[in-house]
Amino acid sequence: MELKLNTNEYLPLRDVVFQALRQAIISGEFAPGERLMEIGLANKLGVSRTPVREAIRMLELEGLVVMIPRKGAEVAKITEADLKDALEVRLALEELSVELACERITEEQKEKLKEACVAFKEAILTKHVPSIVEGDVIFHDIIFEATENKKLIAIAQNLREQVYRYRVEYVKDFSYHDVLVNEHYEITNAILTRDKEKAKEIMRKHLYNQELIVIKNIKEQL
Amino acid sequence: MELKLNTNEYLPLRDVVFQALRQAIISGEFAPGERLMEIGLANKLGVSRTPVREAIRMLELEGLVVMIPRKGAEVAKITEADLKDALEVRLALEELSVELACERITEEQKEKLKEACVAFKEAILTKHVPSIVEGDVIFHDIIFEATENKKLIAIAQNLREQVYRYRVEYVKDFSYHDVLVNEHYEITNAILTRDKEKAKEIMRKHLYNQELIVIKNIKEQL
DNA sequence: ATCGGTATTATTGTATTAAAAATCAACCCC
DNA sequence: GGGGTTGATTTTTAATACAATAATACCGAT
Repeated sequence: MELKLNTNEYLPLRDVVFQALRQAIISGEFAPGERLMEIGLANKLGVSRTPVREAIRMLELEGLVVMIPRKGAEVAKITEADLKDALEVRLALEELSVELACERITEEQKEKLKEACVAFKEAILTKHVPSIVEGDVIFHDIIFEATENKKLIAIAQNLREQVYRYRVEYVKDFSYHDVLVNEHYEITNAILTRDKEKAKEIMRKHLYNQELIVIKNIKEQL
Repeated sequence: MELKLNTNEYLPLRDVVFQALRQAIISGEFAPGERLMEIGLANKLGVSRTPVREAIRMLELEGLVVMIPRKGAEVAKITEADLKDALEVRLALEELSVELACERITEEQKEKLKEACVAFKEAILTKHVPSIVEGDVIFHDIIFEATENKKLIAIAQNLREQVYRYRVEYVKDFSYHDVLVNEHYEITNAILTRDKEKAKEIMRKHLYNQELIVIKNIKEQL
């Protein structure tokens, strides 16, 4: 008998719409500044305006769209200042993360971290940008998971979303690739030996370099 | 001629509802775990269900309510683990804040900080708990403002909201009042002289004490 | 030709209605 | 009396209808 049936692989429509729109924004399908009109989106997605509106409310609070009263929603255009702000906070949170990870990482997570390190090195060798980004994300996510702090994980993921579109740029700068791999290994070793200060120091350097590149690229995009 | 006229002291109903509900939750008017039913809220506030629904979507993303699909919304009940998580992140962000404030604080903000210090001392003397809380919030807000980092300010305020209900408890413990006042003065002095390390150190101590008290009180509330 | 104003249209904001699902209680059958 | 089933009620979910507002196009006058 397999009639336990589908409770609950059920998702409210608003969440489906929310995820679809978020993905579209993050992936650049919707350009920054582009207007998001309810009827159009509703038709495109085959739903009514109500779930679209609710999804937009959520995106608004996530900072991915901005609302202009009686005008509508548009995709948030991130300014250089916004990006600097986000990166500044992110740096602090990643530092906190490695510190907590040093204290709390489990044996299982240690293994995953080592594997992620290797996977990232291999992704770099392929020079395939999406794979590299993916590998980097996984590596950092394992560290976040190791903190056992749900709030921290949620905030960090939100921050990452905000800058995701621009983050890709730094990966394209191949000259830094070896440095990145090395830093990942150094961070991993520091965490495995639970050396907090070392881990924080390398993480700071690791992210600071990236920030410089991202910000440089943003300036050029203006 | 003052005919620049009133665009825009206009707020969509959803935002009015959002703020009303948020205030009600934070102030404890709605207890944790209490169900929030659309019709009831709509009637109470004199609006239709649509803006209520949109407001609930926003509260959901803020973490003040949790949705149970096809069941409805209820006020988030914060667990001890949630609180610890939030306080942990908050500590890191307040540390970042004093550090940035040391770098960026303006002369005008310096004056406001000094005033807030004095005001807090006077609030303590009154032994009037809401005033003390208010004074403390203002003090920390000035530091956040001085960072010039909008993202940081937004995240910090959200975090504060989450724990606000429980934060009051530590203020009721009168034995710590003198310590609190002193720490505010020390933090202020460190910022005024732009002594980053000192400022961070005191802030860490300042918040760590509070955390212990808050967590202790939470445990008793179970 | 351009400025000003009015009318039209497109789009958001709000309310209402209809449908699906969950809860709860009464009821029947065993 | 107990367990399960059915049915009514409540509540969410989604769609649609209506109202208000802002943008735009058009027209006339100067």
